[in-house]
Amino acid sequence: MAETGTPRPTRRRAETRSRLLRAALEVFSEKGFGRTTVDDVCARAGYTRGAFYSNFVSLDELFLTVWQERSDDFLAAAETTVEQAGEDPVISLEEGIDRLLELSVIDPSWARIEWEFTAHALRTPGLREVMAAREARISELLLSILDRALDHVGRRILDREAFAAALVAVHDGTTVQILIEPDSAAATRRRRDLFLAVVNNYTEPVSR
Amino acid sequence: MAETGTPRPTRRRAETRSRLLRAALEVFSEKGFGRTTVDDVCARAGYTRGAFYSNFVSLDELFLTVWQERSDDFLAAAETTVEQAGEDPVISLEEGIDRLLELSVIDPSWARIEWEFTAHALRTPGLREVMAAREARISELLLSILDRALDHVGRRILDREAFAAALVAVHDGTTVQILIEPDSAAATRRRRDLFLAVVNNYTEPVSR
DNA sequence: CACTTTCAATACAAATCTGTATTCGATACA
DNA sequence: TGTATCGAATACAGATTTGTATTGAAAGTG
Repeated sequence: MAETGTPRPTRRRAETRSRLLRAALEVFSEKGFGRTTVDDVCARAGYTRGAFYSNFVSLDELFLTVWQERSDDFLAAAETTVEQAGEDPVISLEEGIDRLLELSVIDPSWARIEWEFTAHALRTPGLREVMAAREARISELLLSILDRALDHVGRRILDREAFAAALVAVHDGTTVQILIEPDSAAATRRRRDLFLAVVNNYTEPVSR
Repeated sequence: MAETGTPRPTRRRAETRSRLLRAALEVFSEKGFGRTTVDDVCARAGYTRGAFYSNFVSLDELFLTVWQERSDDFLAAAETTVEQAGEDPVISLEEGIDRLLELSVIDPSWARIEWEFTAHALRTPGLREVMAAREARISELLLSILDRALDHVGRRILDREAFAAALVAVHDGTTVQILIEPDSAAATRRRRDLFLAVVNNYTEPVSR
């Protein structure tokens, strides 16, 4: 919950932290966030629990760290995708959506973990707010990227807040469906269509 | 997971089961599904663990029983709402959506529990399939109700499968947002708008 | 009322996880 | 290289949960 008092990032500490983070991701994937214990993570990383408590306050804090990294990576990838698309003058809306969706769908393992953590956060006092704040920040960044992306296809957003919220909702809702019904190409297709519908409804063509 | 061998529903057993179910709902609400123990439920209901194991195989089975009941209730309520609307000749699409949404939004406590159980089911082998099957059955029933509802407002569904999936996705996705950001009238309004957009995109007006 | 069946109560038998305090080898630095 | 700091390893001190087997009191039953 509370961040650690940011200990100095010495060489040794950085190594330990990064190993713990990687180990945690593995264990979360295998056992789920809720069933992962501090010791699981340490054992996987080759440390004892002492190392953990000397680097993180709790598994919650560790998760938030991982989440931060992943969000950054995703946004960076989205930005790159949009920039590349900018060089391609004849890109359709459908194609653009597909390209962006490819970036986020890939990891069902992580999707499950996020779902679990959300469930946890909804019951943990300070945590709900932290989640809300981070999601808001991510939405903001995403919107600025989408502005440019939509510009390529000649559209612009009507109500930014509403658009961002709708995208997140559709993203979350369809992700579970794909998790529940894996290997269903239909689910993936429907997801694409739903995103398309949302974009059409929350943006308008701009004449040039 | 596996249902109990359906013991004869004697008067005594029925009483015990129903008390356990009610107690479970309370405890799930307070502690969350994942952190509820068999003993919590029994203590709340005024029994010992023996009573539980003599009526259910596991908490999973108990949850599924509760879920079944709630789904039935929801669908029945939806049906009633639609029938009542049928007597009102001048109902708008917006109003119809609002009326139906009122039925499902009301219970954030249950929404959280469902979310938690879904997280659990996604990692529990046989359970994922059970969830998928039940959701499919619910979707089917819901569609038949929506057929009639849409008829009142002069529309009809284009692709039934896709429409049902989109509704469920939007329902799930917006529900979390409301949970994360409680007391946000904005979130509720946006939810309504998104549903409206989906209905408009997945149905078409029918001339009469 | 016997007499049978049912079912909740007990007894039984284990297996972990958390967080803090202390310690001593490993670094960093001058 | 000597010395101070840092940080991971240990030691410590508790608190619960699960599922099965057995059993005796309460319902059923005729």
